[in-house]
Amino acid sequence: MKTKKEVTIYDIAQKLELSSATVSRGLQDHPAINKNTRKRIQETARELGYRHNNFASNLRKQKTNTIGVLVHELNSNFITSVLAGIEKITTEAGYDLIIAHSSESSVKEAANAVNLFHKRVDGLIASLAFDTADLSHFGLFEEKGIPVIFFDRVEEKGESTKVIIDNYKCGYQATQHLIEQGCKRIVLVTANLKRNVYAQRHKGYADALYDNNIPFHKKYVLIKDLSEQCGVEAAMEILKMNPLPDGAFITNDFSAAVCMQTLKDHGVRIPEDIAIVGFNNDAIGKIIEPQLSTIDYPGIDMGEIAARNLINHLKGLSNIKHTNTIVIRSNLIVRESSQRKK
Amino acid sequence: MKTKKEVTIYDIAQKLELSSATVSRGLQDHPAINKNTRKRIQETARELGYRHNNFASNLRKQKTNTIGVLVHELNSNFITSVLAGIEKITTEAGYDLIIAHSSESSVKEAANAVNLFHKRVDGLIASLAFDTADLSHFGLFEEKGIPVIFFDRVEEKGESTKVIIDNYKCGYQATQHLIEQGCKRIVLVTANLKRNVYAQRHKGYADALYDNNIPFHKKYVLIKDLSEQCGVEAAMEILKMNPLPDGAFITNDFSAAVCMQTLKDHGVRIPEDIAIVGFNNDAIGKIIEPQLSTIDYPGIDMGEIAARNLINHLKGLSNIKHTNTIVIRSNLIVRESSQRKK
DNA sequence: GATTTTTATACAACCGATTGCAATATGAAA
DNA sequence: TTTCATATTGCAATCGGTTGTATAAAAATC
Repeated sequence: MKTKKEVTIYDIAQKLELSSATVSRGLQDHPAINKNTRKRIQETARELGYRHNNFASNLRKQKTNTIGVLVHELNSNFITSVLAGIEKITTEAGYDLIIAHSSESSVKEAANAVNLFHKRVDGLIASLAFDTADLSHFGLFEEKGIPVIFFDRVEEKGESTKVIIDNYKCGYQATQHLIEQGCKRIVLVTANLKRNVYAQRHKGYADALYDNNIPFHKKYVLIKDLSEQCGVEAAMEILKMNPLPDGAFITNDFSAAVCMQTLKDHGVRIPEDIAIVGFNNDAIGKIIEPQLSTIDYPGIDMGEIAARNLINHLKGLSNIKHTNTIVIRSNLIVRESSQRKK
Repeated sequence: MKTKKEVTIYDIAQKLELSSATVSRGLQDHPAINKNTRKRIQETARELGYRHNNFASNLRKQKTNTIGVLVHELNSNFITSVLAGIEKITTEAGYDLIIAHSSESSVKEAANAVNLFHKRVDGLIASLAFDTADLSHFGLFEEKGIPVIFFDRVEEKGESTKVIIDNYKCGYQATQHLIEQGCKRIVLVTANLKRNVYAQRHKGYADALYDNNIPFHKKYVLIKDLSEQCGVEAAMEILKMNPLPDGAFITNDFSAAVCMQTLKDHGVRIPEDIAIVGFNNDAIGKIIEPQLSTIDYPGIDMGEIAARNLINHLKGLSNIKHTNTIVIRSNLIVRESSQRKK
């Protein structure tokens, strides 16, 4: 446990007979310092095993070099990809990450926001919980001028910057596809319509029906929580319907997989009896049988774009106040679960 | 962008006509400070909107209050659970987390270790990459007396503290179960045998065969990377074997699912022709058909235990040097994919 | 009433890097 | 040779808590 003393810029300064100011600047390649001196400083630093002290630096600079990430859950493929994208960019830019998840509770989300605020993150990237309606817990950031970027689950009304996909288009496409496969009684399994992503998908669904002269029935819209259990529940409700629906758009692949499984257990043939489209292009979709049609959207790009915008803003290269909404590409992948016409 | 001035202990001190030292102690409920004064200090702090400055504090205390977590990947259910467990405990104890993943590359793992070292984490929780053989990149931590706890993927020889499951027992149990179902030609699909978890599972497999007088054949052991692709490859290799194997123990549920899928596509009946057991009890196992038998082990407990031990050590409540190995419970879950006898 | 002990608070150094401004040196232009 | 611009480097304050030690006041002991 012989904790060796840490090497500081003062040690380097002493060894080279320079001032600590020069060493500090030299380590950052400050142009005011002679090129040769800079080299000597950096060499000596390496030699002595110097490591930069973020705390001293942050304290002085009044910046934390840390970005907070606030997500609803960590357990989906999609979120993991987004995080990977964020991490890639922030790491390159030398920022640290603090990741917090709210377990789909807006109360916990608010607590996490406050917590990250106290940790003094330089910026925040967030995706809202199902039921977050009021963004007041982000007001703290606003007040202090700390930039916040939302992705995927956002508040549409707000003027904050957001990175999203065109959920309306996705909903429309999925529904249109089912209609083209001959479906007339299409169930929509989705979550809280107050959340933008579900509201938009719902709107796309409804409009596609309308454009094809198919009546919209409220009973075909099942609002769930998109959990494992919900897949079973949705299936049971579908089975009780008479006549049986012939199509289902389930806005989450995992739930869709469970639902499909349950329907099959009850003798329903997929896609002959009911054609199914999921959402997210989770790896699971290719493993189950039949393989699941779904909407693909690139989490990693979403993460990268959100992070890049935030960092450019922090570096003063751009201003997110000028960019309101960034829309990422997305598209329908047709697999067996919905393909009735070759 | 009216960045209001931050409130410091000096502001509180001034308002209450106390010294900053007293305020600092008061905020931490230091017993030397009069109870009444403490209350006044804390009230004023709240009133003024004071937030503690970690950087100043860390700088002075020479502690970061941060724990590093180094994992091979973020994409599995298991790892996510472990992280949830770690997060729960560390958050309770007021520690921050920095999470780094090595993408199964020991080179990147080493780079991450160095990085976390420079970030001055107070402690480290790590699970090794497939091919990490030499732990020298953890030497930095050792030298500085920074505690490191390994979990799941560990180096058995090392004297560092580890939290693991009994992989030998699991391998034995799974194999024994397949034998009891009448399997005689059992394939093992696993990863790099240099990594403890796979070595032990392999040993359990081999011993179970031996104890049941079933010859061990090297050709039945397929070393893969447990990716999606590997499931397909394994299936193709199995299909080429003559006679066809009648059982498979695949040490990862996702790979097992893909493998099973591929086998089914080629007309193999599960479990009638080949009985299959996976590993990890991933959610996927209950969705696929037939449902997958697997080994369940509680990631969340592993995370909690690792974190708790580390924190107790940091707080001086215990010393991890005294605890070498902690073994978590695990057990076989039998589902349809391996059940041939009623 | 004098002395010791306890309680409560203040003083001041410290953690390590950053940065505006001053100072010095060097070289070029006048 | 003097003057001015430019290139380098140093000075010293600053960021905001923490903590060992000193001090003062109050309480307890003899």
